[in-house]
Amino acid sequence: MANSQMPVGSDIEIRIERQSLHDAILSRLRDMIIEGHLPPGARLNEGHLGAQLGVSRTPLREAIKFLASEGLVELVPSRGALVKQFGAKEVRDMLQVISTLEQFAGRLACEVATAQGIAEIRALHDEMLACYRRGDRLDYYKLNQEIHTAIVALADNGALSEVHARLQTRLKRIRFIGHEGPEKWANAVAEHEEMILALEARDANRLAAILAEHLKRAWDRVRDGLGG
Amino acid sequence: MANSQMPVGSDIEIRIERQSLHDAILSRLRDMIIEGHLPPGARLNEGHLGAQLGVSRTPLREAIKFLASEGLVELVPSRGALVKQFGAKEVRDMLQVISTLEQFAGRLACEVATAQGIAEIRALHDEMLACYRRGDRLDYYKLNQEIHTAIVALADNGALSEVHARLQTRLKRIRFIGHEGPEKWANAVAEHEEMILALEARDANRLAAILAEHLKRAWDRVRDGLGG
DNA sequence: GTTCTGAAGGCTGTATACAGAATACTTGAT
DNA sequence: ATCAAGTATTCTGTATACAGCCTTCAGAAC
Repeated sequence: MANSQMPVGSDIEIRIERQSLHDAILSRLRDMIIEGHLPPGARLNEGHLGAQLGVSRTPLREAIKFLASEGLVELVPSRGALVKQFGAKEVRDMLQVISTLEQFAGRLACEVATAQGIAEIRALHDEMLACYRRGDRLDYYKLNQEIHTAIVALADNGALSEVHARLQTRLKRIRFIGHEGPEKWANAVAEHEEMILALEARDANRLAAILAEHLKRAWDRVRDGLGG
Repeated sequence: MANSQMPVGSDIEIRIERQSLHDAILSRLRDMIIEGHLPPGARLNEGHLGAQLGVSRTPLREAIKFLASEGLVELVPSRGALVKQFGAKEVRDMLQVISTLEQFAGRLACEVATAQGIAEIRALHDEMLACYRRGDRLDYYKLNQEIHTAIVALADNGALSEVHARLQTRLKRIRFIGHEGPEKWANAVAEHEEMILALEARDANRLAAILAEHLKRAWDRVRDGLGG
């Protein structure tokens, strides 16, 4: 029991070097949750996780507390932390709030965005289109999220970006699962195209309407995936 | 089946005492920050704070990490935690987001709220009026916040409530300072009255408009206080 | 007088140790 | 065979210990 000093195969210690250990553990845990390596409802065993990551329990526990405040993890007294699981209603709730936030962000963005900022989003969009054409779902999703995040960032409202990012993080795991068929995927891409056009025209009402519709369809897709 | 498991003594005392240390420290720190006992920009000395609260550094640090994720505290590598300070823009940003969220909540509430839920808000409002009449600013503010929180709760959207609460917590410290004159106070009370009426009539558009106006005036009051 | 350097002290970051609770397991009884 | 009770083990919660970094202050050089 006493000679388990050396942790085995911890790929984290190489990457840490610069980033504070706290942040490194945080990213790692987030990834593990999002990618489903730590499934919803799973218990986070501190000893086990610590050994796996090559860190002691102290900084690990601090990272877990951080994630708990972030809403990715649930703290149960005397029983540690569980990966939070979301039901259909909770997912719908989150998407509704995200939709509200993005509509607001879109309106603000049409007012205050710089031409360069809009151009950068167009660039992301083009990149995403390339992923779509070559059927690269993973990078497509990543860029999709980046675009939504970037639109929110254009609004130049720190609180808005932060709150949006928090909700989006929680949904990453869900959307990760959602695989829609080719025709729905094409629709989503078309919506994105309209979105960019509205932004470039700085048409706030149209952009807000498209964003609302886009998020509504996202919910439909997720709901189908959750069977309800 | 298990009477012998329940502690027989005063379970209230035990429960309060048994509130996990984590939560206890958390509440304590939040209060200290909100009430200005830990002023913005102040450094949180772990040894000192731990001694003051009568706990060791370990759970204290965990609570600090939690607050960091909550946005009340800022983590500086190798230098510990500072109480986050907000400039005028950041406050405006937060109020804009809160306004957006409350408008959405108001619309939802008009749809899904139960008559009982609305009645409870009316009760809170009456109580707040009593505070206003007797010039009890502290309890007035508390009930004011409670009413806004309750309206959001009526919308029955967990993510919405949570995000709203998070932003509201950060502003507590700011609003705590804001002391407006008698006429502005009277206006705020009048707005609240209209708000309740719109809710009781389930007039979503009117409620949203009033909430938007109410939050806009809140910003005006705060801005005056910050000299911007 | 000013500035650079170095040592000392304090504080944070991480690890380890210990105590209490929860869970799992074993054993005995019905 | 099933259930219950008691024990053993595992795991969390908290405290303490130690190492490294940051800050500060004193002293020397310019």
